Amino acid sequence: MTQELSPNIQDYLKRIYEITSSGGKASTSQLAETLGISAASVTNMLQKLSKTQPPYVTYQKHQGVKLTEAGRLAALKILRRHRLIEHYLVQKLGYTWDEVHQEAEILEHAMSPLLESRIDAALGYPTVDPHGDPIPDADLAISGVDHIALSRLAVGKHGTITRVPHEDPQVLRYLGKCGLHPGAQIQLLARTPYDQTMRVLILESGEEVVIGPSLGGQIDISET
Amino acid sequence: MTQELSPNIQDYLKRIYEITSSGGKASTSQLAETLGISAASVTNMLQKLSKTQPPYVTYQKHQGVKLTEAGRLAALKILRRHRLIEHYLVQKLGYTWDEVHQEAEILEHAMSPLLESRIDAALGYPTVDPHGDPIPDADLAISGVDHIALSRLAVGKHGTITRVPHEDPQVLRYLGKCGLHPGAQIQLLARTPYDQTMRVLILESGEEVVIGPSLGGQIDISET
DNA sequence: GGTTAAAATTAGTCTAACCTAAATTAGCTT
DNA sequence: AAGCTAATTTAGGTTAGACTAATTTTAACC
Ligand SMILES: [Mn+2]
Ligand SMILES: [Mn+2]
Ligand SMILES: [Mn+2]
Ligand SMILES: [Mn+2]
Repeated sequence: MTQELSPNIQDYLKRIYEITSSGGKASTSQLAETLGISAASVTNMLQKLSKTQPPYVTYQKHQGVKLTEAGRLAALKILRRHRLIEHYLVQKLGYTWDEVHQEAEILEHAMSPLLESRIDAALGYPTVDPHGDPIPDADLAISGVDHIALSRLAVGKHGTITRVPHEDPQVLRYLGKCGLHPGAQIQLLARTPYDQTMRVLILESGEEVVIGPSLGGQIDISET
Repeated sequence: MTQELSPNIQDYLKRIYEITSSGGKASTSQLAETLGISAASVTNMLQKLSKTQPPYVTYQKHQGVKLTEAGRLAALKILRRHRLIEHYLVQKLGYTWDEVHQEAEILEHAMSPLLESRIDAALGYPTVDPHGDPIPDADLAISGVDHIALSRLAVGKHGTITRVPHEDPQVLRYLGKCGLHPGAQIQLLARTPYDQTMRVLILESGEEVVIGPSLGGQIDISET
């Protein structure tokens, strides 16, 4: 447990954390799909991660995995680095928010504790990354924000965007162009019954955007 | 040649460059020693690097290796990243010059072309790293400074330090404490005949330091 | 309760990079 | 010229982490 985990294992644990953070287990096929690795390889790795001392996941055949406490801490450690890097690249090196995820996916594995703390300090100990995701603090405590998916907001209600999906650069460029970034005030104007498409008013610009249900499910709002 | 080389290979090429930059070839045992890898493994890798398309080294059994042009460019690319990172950590994140080599040894492999150019710009396109080593420019052109080793300076002569050894943190902390950094003005007061130990006057502080011949051989001076 | 499709696992390979032990070669000394 | 030693190479093996193909299990449906 003391020695560094391999970059591959770090990515597995991080992904399991992301999949299970809203409850439940991570399945072999979910991991295979999102990590871009064959299901057979994932099974292999999950069995290995469940047999380490201490184990990082609890694994039962055909039942998917959950993180153990050791696994959760390892995942939060790398998640903290990932999000600090994203924030740093935007704040200090002029990156746009669609460029940072890919960079952070690599750099997170090359970051020493010293670099982590220097970057944290240089940013003034930030609590959220450019996409609105919370950054675990140095003790790996993570703030649970209470939010609701845009797709569940009642029609007519006002809200503030707290979080957007962070992986797909195309989506991020689109959202950025619309002004749909964390902190933006919006009002849900309408939701069509048939396909659940939403019309959203962006208060700052007065413009109206159309958001489909799958994207709307990945955007978080705090009601106001 | 287009695809990225592995971190291991990058380190091999960088080390071959460093060893051969003052002419000659790099031997298996030199590489094994300085990379901390067994000689058998080094032989293996050298044979592999000589059989790629294009080859990165010219290898003849028992004769050591030299870099090909492709190998030289690959080495300079990673050396540029290494030195940019070192400079950035010192300038922007408050690192001391003895802490940066180890960090850069890892980060150099995780640096994208975009990050490289952003850091380069943020630093104002620097030409030397914290230890006085030249940073290849974006086209991998590297400036050949004319310098002489401190151990070859004539007694009584004045000079400016241009470069110090960069790997050993202990040595660097000692040099830093003495004020022996690139740019420092010195005068060589004496060299004992028997063991070639040197007495060096640091003009800025007026203090005197004793430098042994092996360290003196790794410190470069431009005569003034 | 049996059929079936999807999901997961097992079995068998592969590559990159390392290792140790054994064999060979180069280069120096007598 | 032969012998010795240090350097190098070869041979054989390991580990991490991936792959494909074949098999097994689950879960849903009739
Ligand atoms: Mn990653
Ligand atoms: Mn993010
Ligand atoms: Mn390196
Ligand atoms: Mn340096």
